[in-house]
Amino acid sequence: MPELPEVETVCNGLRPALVGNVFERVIVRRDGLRFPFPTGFAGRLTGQKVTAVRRRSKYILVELDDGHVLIIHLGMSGSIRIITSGDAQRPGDFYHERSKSAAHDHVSFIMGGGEQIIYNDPRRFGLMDILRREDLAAHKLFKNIGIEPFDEKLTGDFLSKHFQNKAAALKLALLDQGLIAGIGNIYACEILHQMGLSPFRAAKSLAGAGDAETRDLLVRTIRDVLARAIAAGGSTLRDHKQTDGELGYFQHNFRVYDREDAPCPTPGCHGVILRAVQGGRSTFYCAECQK
DNA sequence: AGTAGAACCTGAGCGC
DNA sequence: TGCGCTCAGGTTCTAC
Repeated sequence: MPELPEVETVCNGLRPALVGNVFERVIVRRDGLRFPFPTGFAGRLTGQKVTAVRRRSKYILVELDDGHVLIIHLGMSGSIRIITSGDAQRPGDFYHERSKSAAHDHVSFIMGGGEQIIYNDPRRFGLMDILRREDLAAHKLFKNIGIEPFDEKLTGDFLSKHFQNKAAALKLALLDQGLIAGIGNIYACEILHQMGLSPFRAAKSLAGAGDAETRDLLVRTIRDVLARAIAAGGSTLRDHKQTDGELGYFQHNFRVYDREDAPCPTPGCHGVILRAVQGGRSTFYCAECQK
């Protein structure tokens, strides 16, 4: 579940279970995900109190009492579900999932309040690490991450500066985490369709003085699409009482993503959603109304 | 300096 | 029922 809105939703769900709570027990069921877990991972968390849960780009940052930060990335297929003590069959029972996907429950965090936070990731493209808070910004995971979409410093002028001489396709520029952080393949497609901009046009085609209005609108559209997705709520945490997992609430709001051959939803447009490949990823778009 | 392609890994869906 | 193929919300490394 992993673009900015999903990660934000996960953070919102984690906060009440984590903040002010202590890691009572950490169960690690394999050596690592994309990377090995750091040495002594479980032991370094055990007994630590959580002071805050934040998001940077698509990373979840769990701040600890001792000045360290637990870093969690969901990769392509990671999800988190929270089991409160009321969900256990008997008081004190550890939740036991029988479904096939339980094989991918790689890490469980048992909190002092009885909550169980379960990290599931079939493809294991996710990662976890523990860093000192003051080392975060310079760390290789974060040093090349671009501006947050809701940072007020993201402006039309900012885009003008960074789109200058950028021959890359506009969609790939939106996907570039070093430029703007957190936009993934779904929302890049959605943003460009809502904007009526072709994903294939060069980013620099928007860098000119005459495109100032379009750039401002692009900034607003990026925020609008992401904010609406966040407001719609994530799936995993919200539905954690449903044993059959993700219901994919967002897909109902998709205009183009995974809608190849569907009629274009733009009012008055008679186009059809097409699929192309850019940077090895699927781009969904309407050739009629995206110019 | 950019960019295309592959790699990491598993599961779902489809055609045969 | 099963095989082989393609595709998947991310990131990073290699090769032109």
